[in-house]
Amino acid sequence: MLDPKLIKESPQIIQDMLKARSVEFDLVGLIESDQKRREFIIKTDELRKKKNQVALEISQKKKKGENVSSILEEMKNVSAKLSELELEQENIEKSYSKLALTIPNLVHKSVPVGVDESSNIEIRKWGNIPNFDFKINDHIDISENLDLVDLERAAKVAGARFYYLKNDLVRLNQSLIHYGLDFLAKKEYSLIQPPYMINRESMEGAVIADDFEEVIYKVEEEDLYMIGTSEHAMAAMHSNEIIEGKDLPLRYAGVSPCFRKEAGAHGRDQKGIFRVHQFDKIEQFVFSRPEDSWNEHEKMISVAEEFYQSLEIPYRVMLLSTGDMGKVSSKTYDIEAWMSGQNAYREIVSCSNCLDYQARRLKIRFRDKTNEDTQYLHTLNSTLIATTRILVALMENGQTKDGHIKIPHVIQSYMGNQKEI
RNA sequence: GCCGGGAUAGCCAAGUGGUACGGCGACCGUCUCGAAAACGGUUACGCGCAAGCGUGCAGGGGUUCGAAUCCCUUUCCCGGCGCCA
Repeated sequence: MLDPKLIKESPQIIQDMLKARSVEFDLVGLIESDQKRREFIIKTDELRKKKNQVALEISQKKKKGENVSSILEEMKNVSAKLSELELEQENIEKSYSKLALTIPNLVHKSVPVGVDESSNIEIRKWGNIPNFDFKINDHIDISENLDLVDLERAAKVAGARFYYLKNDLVRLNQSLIHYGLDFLAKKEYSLIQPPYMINRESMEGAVIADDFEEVIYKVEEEDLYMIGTSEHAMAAMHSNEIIEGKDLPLRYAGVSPCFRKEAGAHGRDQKGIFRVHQFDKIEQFVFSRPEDSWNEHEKMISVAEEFYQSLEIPYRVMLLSTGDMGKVSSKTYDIEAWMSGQNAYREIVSCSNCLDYQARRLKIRFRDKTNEDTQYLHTLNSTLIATTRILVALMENGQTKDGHIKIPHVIQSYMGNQKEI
C-alpha cells in the first residue's frame, strides 16, 4: 500500500512508477474513489455529530423527567439516514481498498527500467568458475549415482517437484541450516522459527493479491495458508504494533520450510531439486527506520555475499530491472551462484527493500517519544540460504573425478569433519 | 473436544442501556544554576488549511431513539477435565 496523500498530491510520481513497471492500473479510478471516500467521511461524520448531540439531549431531558417522544422521532430519522449513508460508504471503501491494495510499490531511482530479466544489471562478481578435467554431471545424475535423492518415489507419493533427500545429503542440508543460523547469530540477528501456516489477514499484509493464486497453498476449511517463506510470517509478526524507536532496527533470522505452488513455472527447471514445492530456507528480515533502510539493504546483501564467500561458491550480484522485480519491492538485488552442471549463474538469493509498503498494510509503526506521532517503519527481506539450490551448487561445483562431492571447509565441522560425500 | 471464567488505550484497571472513572510508565512544559518533587499538558486512528469533528471497549452480526454494557456468533487467553508427539 502507498501513502494515500502521495497519490492525491503527486499522481505524476505514481504514473511514472506504473510506466516504469509496465503495469496496467486504474490510477484515475483510485484517485476518484479516494476523493469520493473522503467526501463520504465528511458527510457521515457530520451526521454522527448530529446523532451524538440528539442522544445527549434525550438523556438530559430524561433525567429532568421531560417528555421526549418528539425528539425520539428525530433521532430515529437521523439514525435511519446514517445507516443508509454508511452502507454506501462501505461500498466506496471496498472499491477503494481493492485498488489501493493492488497498486505496486514505488521504484528506487537506481533501478533499471525494462520488461524482463534481460535488463538486469550485473553489479559485481566473486570467485572463480571451477575448471574440470573430466566430463561433469548435473546434480540429478550426481545425486542419483550417490543415492542422495529419490525423485521418482516423491512423484509417486506427492507429485512432481517433490523430493526425498537421502543419506549424507540430509546431513549436508541440516548442516547448512545449522551453519547459517550460527552465521547470523554471530551478527546479532534474533533467531526465529515462525508458524508455517498463517491466517489470511497476515498473508495479505506481506503478499500482493495476484500472487496468492500463483504461489500460496491454502489449507482447506481453515483460515490458514502455508507460508511461501518465513518472510510472510515475520512481516506479520509485529502487525498492529507501535515499536519504540530505540529498539530499531530489529534484525531477524527466520528459519522454516517454504511451500510454493510454482503455478507460473510450467516447464521450467522441471527436473531435480532446483525448483520445488517445498524447501528449507533461512531468511533475513529487518524492521528499520525509514532513513536507515537503504543502508540496511546494502548491509543485508553483503551479509549474504560474505556467507557465500565462506562457502566458496562463485556468484554474481544482479540489480533487478523493473520488469523482473516483485510488486512489493522498491529495489531488489539477486545473487546468482555459478552452477557447473548447468553452465550458468542461477538465482539463489533475493534481497529487497519494501520501504513502508508492507508496514502500511500491516500497520507496523514506531515512534521515539510517546507524545510524538507514529510513523510507518520500513521492512526489508533477504534470503540467506534456500538449501535445495545450494545443494545443487555444491553437488555440481564440488564434484570429483571419482564421482564424489567435496564438502566446503566451513561445513565440515558440522558433519563430523567429513570432507567428502 | 467438553465445562467454567475472561479480552477496555503502552501497562494496570473502573464502568449492568444515556458524553470511556482512575492509576502507572513515557514524553513535553512551568518552576530551578541544574535535577528531583510539585503542578499543567501530551501519550490509537481518520477527515479538515484551521477551529474542530468523528471513529475506537478482541472481530463480525443483531436488539434499541441510543450498546463497553443486552442477545447471537467467531477468534484468542486463563482454569479444570479429556485426548496426545
